Amino acid sequence: MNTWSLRLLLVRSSITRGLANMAKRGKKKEEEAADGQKDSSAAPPAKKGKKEKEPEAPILYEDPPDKLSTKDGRPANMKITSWNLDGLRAWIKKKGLDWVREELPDILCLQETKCAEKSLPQEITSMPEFPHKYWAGSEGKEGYSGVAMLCKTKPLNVTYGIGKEEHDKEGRVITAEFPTFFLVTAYVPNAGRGLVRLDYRKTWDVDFRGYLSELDQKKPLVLCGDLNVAHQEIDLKNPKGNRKNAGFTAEEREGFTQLLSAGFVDSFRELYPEQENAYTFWTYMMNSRAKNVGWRLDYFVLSRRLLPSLCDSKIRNTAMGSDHCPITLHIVV
Amino acid sequence: MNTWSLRLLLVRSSITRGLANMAKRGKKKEEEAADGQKDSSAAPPAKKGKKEKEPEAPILYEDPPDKLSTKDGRPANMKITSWNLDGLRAWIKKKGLDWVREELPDILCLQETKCAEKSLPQEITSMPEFPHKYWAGSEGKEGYSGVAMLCKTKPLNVTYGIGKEEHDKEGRVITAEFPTFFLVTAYVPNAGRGLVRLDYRKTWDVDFRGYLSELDQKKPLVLCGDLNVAHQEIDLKNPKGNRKNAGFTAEEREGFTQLLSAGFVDSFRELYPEQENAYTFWTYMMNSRAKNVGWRLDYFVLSRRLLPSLCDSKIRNTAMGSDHCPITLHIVV
DNA sequence: CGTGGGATG
DNA sequence: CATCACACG
Repeated sequence: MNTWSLRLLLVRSSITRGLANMAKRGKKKEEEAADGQKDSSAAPPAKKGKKEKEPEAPILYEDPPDKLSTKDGRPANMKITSWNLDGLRAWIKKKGLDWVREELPDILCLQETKCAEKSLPQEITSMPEFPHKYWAGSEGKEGYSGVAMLCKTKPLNVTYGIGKEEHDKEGRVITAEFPTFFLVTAYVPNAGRGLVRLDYRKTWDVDFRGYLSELDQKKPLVLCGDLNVAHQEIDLKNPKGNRKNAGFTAEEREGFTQLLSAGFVDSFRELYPEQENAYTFWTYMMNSRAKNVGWRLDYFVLSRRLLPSLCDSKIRNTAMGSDHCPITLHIVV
Repeated sequence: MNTWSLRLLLVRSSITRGLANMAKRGKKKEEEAADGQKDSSAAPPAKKGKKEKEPEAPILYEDPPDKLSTKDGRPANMKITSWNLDGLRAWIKKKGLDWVREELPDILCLQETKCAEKSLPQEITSMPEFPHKYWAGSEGKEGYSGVAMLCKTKPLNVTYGIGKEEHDKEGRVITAEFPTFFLVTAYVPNAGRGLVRLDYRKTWDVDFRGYLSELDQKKPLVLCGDLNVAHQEIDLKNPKGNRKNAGFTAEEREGFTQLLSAGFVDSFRELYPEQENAYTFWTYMMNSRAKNVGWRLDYFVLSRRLLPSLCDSKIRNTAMGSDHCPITLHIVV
């Protein structure tokens, strides 16, 4: 969509204040605009004689009840939750930890903590539910990126990064080894506004896939986190408008396809192959979450041979505190 | 005070969270510390057997009722209010304009608007009480400095800056000519943490004094605004601790003395020569305003020959919305 | 402690 | 529309 067609759209649809402010700043609305559905809720009474698009009741997604056993009836013995927090400190102020204490997973994986280890709030560093805590922060830029893994039981071993200097300075990956599997949590690099970092992302995708394949040869693995890609059209509300935007370019989608080809499965899509409107991220802009104009960017990806052990892959889209919602995996390990 | 004695002080006095965060960042606490009175309000019950300094009831200042006539009985016909807003947009959100509509001065002078003219909220640009509005913003840095003058009646002429290139890029001075006087509003450059900008301030003081003296030869003038200096010990709570700090260095105080020597008077001090605890600024830190640990940095300075026309010089220290309070002048012009 | 911008998402 | 770091006060 070009600037002019957007401008028309704005004029025609009684823009929201947020969008108006964006427009004022001039650029970078094309990338976001595709996520916004025109919202006439703040519009004056529809003029008679003109076709006005209805406010349209949003199509929500209600995650079904957790299934706690495998197809062949074995009970789940491991519960893993993953959440991109968009800033751990703000998320704590918004009572994110209360939700965690309700969910009570065995392992909690966090992305975009945006917090140096020394600045972590005491509420989380002293959390007795998870005696074993692992933090990775961005080295250069404070308050950027950052992932964490919090565990009830101690892993056999924990490593940081993917073993390539060029990728390992931004606090994006933690790997924990458990007796029967590896758990990898990742915050995959965003391709950026205007796709300025798409090239880097492509090399990341190659190297990260290599890293996972190597691990997978030792033990099966579970990968979770914000993979910063919506794989197929079903995985975001507005595929048409986002083909040129970070998270839905052909390159990023192909990267995910290649990952699956290397012997992994997208657990949610495996269980719910036709499920539409199931998203884990909504831009804060344009009231997208209320309208469920979202993206599925957060995944549990499993070594294919773990599939018989999969019980359920959940999207906790009622949990608030970030622009992402948490996801939870039930599995037998 | 050096770092070590401060550290002791912190340990001994059950620091507040705010101060703790400051300490965490390492430096630049010495400059602020002199403004803080130790606050044990958040402290655990005082340990027996140790001398604990009492929380000490703050010594407040209640501004007396407005005197609306001169000594010789002429009624005031001009009311001018000056306020350092510390960010106009935040100040509007904090209902600063409601206070202005109550006060309803003939002229409203604002400092530290921190807002480019194009970003001004409509609430103030469309304010019918002041049909004549003048704005000066910082050229290079957005959201820095900036002054304004809002008038009920139109001035004969309005100028910006003090006529010296080097001083006139930061939106610090507006001068309005009225039939019988000049009104100058100023946001004088802060000498900065560690006095990094004290040298510049000294040249400013010289040049600004020159500018005012020239004006004063044409018509008497009223200067108002944040002059960023507490003149005498009586003009701040903690003179001892602030001798090396911006706003109370010998150089800045001498600059103000020289200004008065050039034929001007500090209207408030002229009327209330012995009044202690009368301040117009309190740092947001360390709960200083509640404890009235403040500075008098905002002034109405008059050409000496206007003194017979002076009615009152008020400090509106109950008005909230900034770290400065407004001041108001009643005069006959 | 609180305001602004700017980078990033 | 949010997060955070930074500059400035």
